[in-house]
Amino acid sequence: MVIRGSTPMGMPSGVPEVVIMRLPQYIRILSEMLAGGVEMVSSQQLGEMLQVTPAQIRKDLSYFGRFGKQGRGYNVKGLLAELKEIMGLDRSWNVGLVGVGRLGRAILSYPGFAPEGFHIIAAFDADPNLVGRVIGNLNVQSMNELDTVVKELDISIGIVAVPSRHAQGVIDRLMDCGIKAILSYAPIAPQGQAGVKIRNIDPVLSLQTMTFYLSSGSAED
Amino acid sequence: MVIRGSTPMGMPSGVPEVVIMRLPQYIRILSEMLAGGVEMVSSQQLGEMLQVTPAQIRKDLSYFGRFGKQGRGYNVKGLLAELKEIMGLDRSWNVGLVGVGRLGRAILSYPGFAPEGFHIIAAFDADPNLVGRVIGNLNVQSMNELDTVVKELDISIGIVAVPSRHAQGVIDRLMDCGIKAILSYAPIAPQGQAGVKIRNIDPVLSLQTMTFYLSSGSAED
DNA sequence: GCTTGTGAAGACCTTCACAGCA
DNA sequence: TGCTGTGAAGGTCTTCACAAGC
Repeated sequence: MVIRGSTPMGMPSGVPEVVIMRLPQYIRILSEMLAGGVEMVSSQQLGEMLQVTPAQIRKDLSYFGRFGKQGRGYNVKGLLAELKEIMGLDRSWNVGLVGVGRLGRAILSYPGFAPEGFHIIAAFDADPNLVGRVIGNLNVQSMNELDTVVKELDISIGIVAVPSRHAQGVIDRLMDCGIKAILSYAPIAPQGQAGVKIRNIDPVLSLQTMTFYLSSGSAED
Repeated sequence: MVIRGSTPMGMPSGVPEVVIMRLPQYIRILSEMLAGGVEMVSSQQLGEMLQVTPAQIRKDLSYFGRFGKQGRGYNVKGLLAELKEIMGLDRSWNVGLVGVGRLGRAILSYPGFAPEGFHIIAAFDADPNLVGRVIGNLNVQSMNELDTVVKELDISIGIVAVPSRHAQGVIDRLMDCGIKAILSYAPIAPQGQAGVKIRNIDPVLSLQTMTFYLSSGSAED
């Protein structure tokens, strides 16, 4: 159901989603290399670090341009900058969190988001006892204020940390506000609208996808 | 059914990994349906709930057997039982946690694992100040005891909740103990051995795979 | 009628292999 | 020499479409 064609702005699309899923991993490795003082890297070397074939890396990059030099490889700093720009990771993103229960608080206190440019700048909860309280430096707001706050603060990403039974409703509310990217921690199969990206964080599901290999005695990788 | 090489026990393997990734989702929906009193379900209905085509569901199931009845669909209870058995989810699994810092404690207090048969029965940490303390009903043990405890308690799954810089080392240690399934919360690209399944929980990476679509103005789903 | 199970077809993604260039 | 970028080939997964059967 993917519509291949041109995109409103001149950006190349029709890039396979699998490619988009890999680029952040390239970015991460390149960042580490840059920090380690590495200047040039070949697709061979990158591939070894990521358990990916060199051809795959070259092909992935070729969707966006020609970043390498024959015989030398890629300039780490340059490629990193290019990839960050392509992925929209050369800027900050404002994030809104829905649900400030135990999980929501853990998310608010997780120090890994901000350094990567993801700033949780608003928190919402349906529980009137929580609304108005300050949690993790944020004033918890009512769900009624969702639409207003999302627009006022230019929030473009939503994180859902509410009980499963409320998750789909919250996701619907977020989409109604024009949110196009949602990270859900609820163990459900979310129904999304076209043009909205939803990713799930679901440790149990992750475990459940491994037990097959444990019980089947399979020798597969 | 394509048999691509036999497995030590009679189990069919050569099942695409994508299929294995989807089955737990089918299981989840079927569980909900069973709880809701639904008796029969068609691939059409299942597909709507999961945003998957009916043909895909039928094909996925056909790797393992013929569970449906023409004209009627699948018996919810029966299919659920079959799928659980196939995936090794009709039993309990013992899990060991490495790292009892903030994240590790959050994992220990997460109530979602046990009901699905994943029991965290041992916790380890490299920090001598933590070893011997009781956290989440578990006596934190030294990394030196890893091998012994894994074997004694029949632990077959490891969860890694240590700082990134130690994650690969911990993963290596777990693999050395014979652990074949690892859930890592560290934001790294883990290097695994053949025959070992590793899944990552990485919210930042998940966010980073969505921003492309936010910034490109793409109309893709 | 309705729905499964499945070969065949098609779409998609990965890998190959080599021309081109530093 | 070494490595990229890329058409072409190959492989894998998805979808189609229909015979079979309730």
